[in-house]
Amino acid sequence: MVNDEIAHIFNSIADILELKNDNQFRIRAYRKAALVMNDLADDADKLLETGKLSNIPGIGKDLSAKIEEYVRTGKVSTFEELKKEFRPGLLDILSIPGVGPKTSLLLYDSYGIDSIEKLETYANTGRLKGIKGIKDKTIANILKGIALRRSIQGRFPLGTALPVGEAIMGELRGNRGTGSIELAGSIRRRRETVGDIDILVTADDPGPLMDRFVQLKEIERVLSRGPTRSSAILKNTHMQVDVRVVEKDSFGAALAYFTGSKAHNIKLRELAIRKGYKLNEYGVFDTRNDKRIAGATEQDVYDVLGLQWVPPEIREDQGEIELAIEHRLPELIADGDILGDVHMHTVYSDGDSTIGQMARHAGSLGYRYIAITDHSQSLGIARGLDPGRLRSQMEEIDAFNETSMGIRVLKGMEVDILSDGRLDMDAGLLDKLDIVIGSIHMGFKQPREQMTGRMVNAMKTGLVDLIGHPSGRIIGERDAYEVDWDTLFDAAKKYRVAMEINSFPLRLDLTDVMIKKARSKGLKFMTTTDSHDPKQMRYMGYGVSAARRGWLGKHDVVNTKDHKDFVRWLKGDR
DNA sequence: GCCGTTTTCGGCCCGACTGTTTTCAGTCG
Repeated sequence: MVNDEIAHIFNSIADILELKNDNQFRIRAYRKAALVMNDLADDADKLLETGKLSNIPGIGKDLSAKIEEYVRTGKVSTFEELKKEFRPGLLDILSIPGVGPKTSLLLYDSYGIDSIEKLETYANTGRLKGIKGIKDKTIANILKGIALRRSIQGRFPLGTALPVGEAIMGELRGNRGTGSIELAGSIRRRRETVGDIDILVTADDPGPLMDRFVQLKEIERVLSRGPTRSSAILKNTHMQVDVRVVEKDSFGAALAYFTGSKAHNIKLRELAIRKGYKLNEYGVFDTRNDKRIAGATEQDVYDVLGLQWVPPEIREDQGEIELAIEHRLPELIADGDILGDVHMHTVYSDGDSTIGQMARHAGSLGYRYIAITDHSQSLGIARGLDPGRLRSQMEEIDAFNETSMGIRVLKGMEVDILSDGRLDMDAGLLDKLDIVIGSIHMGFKQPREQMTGRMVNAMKTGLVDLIGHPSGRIIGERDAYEVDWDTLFDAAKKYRVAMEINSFPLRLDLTDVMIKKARSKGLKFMTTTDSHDPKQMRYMGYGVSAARRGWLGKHDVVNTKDHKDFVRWLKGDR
């Protein structure tokens, strides 16, 4: 939380410095620092205690002092001073898409416009026309921007954006003359939320392709339509889609460029300059004669820069470039590596399908085994199982396995970790199960120490194999529990308990950042779907993407083992 | 404001689209 607050302050400082027309590199430093703060695994106050704050790239002496000031006093005096120079509403106006610092200031200087409401009134009543450089189109754009800002509340979950992006790609593929086509941007990097959908395409004749795009039925409004770039807003979600047409010889360079991240790209360009090249979205060029020496594929681009190709999921300037220079990037886990989905629910609790239906569907997806892990009795709302019903379920699974020739079904339970840290099921019965997932579904608001102690207690029992959705966060709905992650991860290491990577698109829990932290402590993971319905098993890819973003290899994830070795691991060979 | 196998000073990524311009500034990604 504290990191988010600091990131927000740094971004606001950058906004104000833009209004002041300050040094652009200073502004960039604040923006970069905001990004860095958002991606940090540890809270700033903790880093401060251990003196590690100034080791973080992008945080120098000055900014670490500002962070320290915020942690100590809850304020950053530089920010407080800067705020006095502008009315707060100016930052709101700056947040309207299409309205930048120059226009914001112009509006304020001309008519004292210092709120979105005021701006809207002036625009609607034609009173902006007197301002130099503002005519009908600009006024219309300002009004569109205001509407857009109101309709778009920030970013969209990957689980919403990715299927939409793939559907639009499918439509564009249908256009005659469409060559290569790929999603770029943060969707391709599989960030948990994305701001917009970027599609990159080669085409013999861009005109008809752009026509087809702007006429798609999913589109509510076209923002721009050029020969190489068009943008539109989709109906319902109000997501923005950008389509860019590039030449074949530039496709790889463009893909790299528009995939980002920005920080990764800047490092690439710096590398290029050092080698006497120039890198842009058209290719890598030799600065002596301006000749293109790479660009058709990403592989070519990375090659001429002397780098190993970097998987999009880890292009975040978090050390991947340094390793790529040495050709020492880790081999990341892939979708096909997962051999069993080991967290799912049936009609016994809050699922909507039978054990057999879940098992058969999993079999059709190519899995070798699954685990049935229904809720325990405290979760009344989910019809959690008491000991008697759990025993019946175990018998049914035994019977299924006797008749089934293919997929194996493991007996399990997602047992609640009660508010005091006890497990919500008899120890004797849990001991008979193949796999026990310990999860928290109540008492979310306990203070950090209590929450951490509760989870550690559960691990101490020796009955729990996996901590389910360890942070409890739900994207856009619920923050993570207050947990001391270092203590939790250290205990998990000690008691040899794995961490779940829950693939449910709104959970993605653990998060990529925490996965990376847990991995650095040597923890093991299981990537699961928590399916309540066979169709939800398709979400596994989201969890695998999170694992890749957390730099996990196949060996870090236990359910990449075959059935025999997976069971052996569960029985204690860890 | 950050950063350093050329540097503790002087660099810091680059181009498309729009609108109002008549050669360009502003905004965005």
